[in-house]
Amino acid sequence: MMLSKSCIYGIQAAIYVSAHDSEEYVSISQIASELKISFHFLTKVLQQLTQAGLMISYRGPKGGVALARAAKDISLYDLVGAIDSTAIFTECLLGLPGCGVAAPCPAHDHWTKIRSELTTISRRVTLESMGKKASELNVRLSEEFRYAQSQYLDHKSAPANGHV
Amino acid sequence: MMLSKSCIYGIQAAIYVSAHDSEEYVSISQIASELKISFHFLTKVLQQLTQAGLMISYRGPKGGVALARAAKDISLYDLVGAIDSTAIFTECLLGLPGCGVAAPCPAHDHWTKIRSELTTISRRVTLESMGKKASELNVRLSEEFRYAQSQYLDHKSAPANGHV
DNA sequence: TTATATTTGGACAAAAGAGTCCGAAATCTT
DNA sequence: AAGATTTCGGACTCTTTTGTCCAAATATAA
Repeated sequence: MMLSKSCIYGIQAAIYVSAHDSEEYVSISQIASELKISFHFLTKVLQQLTQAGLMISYRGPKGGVALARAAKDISLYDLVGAIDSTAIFTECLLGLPGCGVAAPCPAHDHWTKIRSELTTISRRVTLESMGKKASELNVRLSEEFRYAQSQYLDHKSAPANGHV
Repeated sequence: MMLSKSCIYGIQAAIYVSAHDSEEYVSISQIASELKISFHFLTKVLQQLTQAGLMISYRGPKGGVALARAAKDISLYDLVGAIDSTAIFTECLLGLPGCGVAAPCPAHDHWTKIRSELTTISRRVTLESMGKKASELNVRLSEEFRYAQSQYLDHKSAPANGHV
């Protein structure tokens, strides 16, 4: 798998948060419920994002998480780096420890090219660009995702939210 | 990690085999010893490659494995597909099940581009091209790899090989 | 102050990946 | 035919990832 489950959950949650009013905290239980991710597991993933300084959290009623900076300033690269690691952007394909310019591994040249493109694009794709695409199309999230959303709204009616 | 350990071992072993005289089988214990991979583990990985039809195996003295077809006709794509899966070449970045043209996920466009490039290059890079690069440079394998090689030669002197 | 909501962080359980071991089957050599 | 070599395939262990649960800390509301 390209990215770990933790990482995918973290990205999805970050997109979800960025799509919300930045004036309020979004509770982790709400995110988990709508995205159909285990609440307790998501809790740990989001702790990684707050510890990495990408999100801020607030305890107690009306607490939750929020983006630490503007959505346009949080890239896919940041998220992946905070949860998995930046190894995917820097490591040799074959995992050979000494691989480099002096002693390139057999797939070195080709992989270097793909990797740098991967890095460039990951840095360019931000929560804002992903969120924008989402609201424009209104279908950006998979069937399952949307189903989860409707389920949630049925259950809980509009949650009373305060402000930061 | 981009590729599983099994996959990396399989690719390394395949490169090793392709660098040998195609008239003889290479024993798995020899490969494992030179590449410093657990023999028993490599055994299973290479079974996957033979079951996928990329290699052929032969039991008994002077047995081992050999490429099932010419090195130029076995690509990185084949190897990865046989051991990990082709999911990396086809799947959505965020792992959303319904992701596609009708309901693209937020990172869809960008990822599609990288993915198709990854696929193209993986199909184009073959055991031959990787092996060629290796013998040209004579440094293609990492320090560790070469160290393992010298260790092996010290220990065992030239192994007596028969022919297929 | 008391009750409630929410994140934090540690402990634990389950599943998957990585690695080890051993007996059986196939094949060569003597 | 007997013994040695080598792959095959199953069982097992160890580690990492994924997922669950609970008590403690923090904050709001009544």
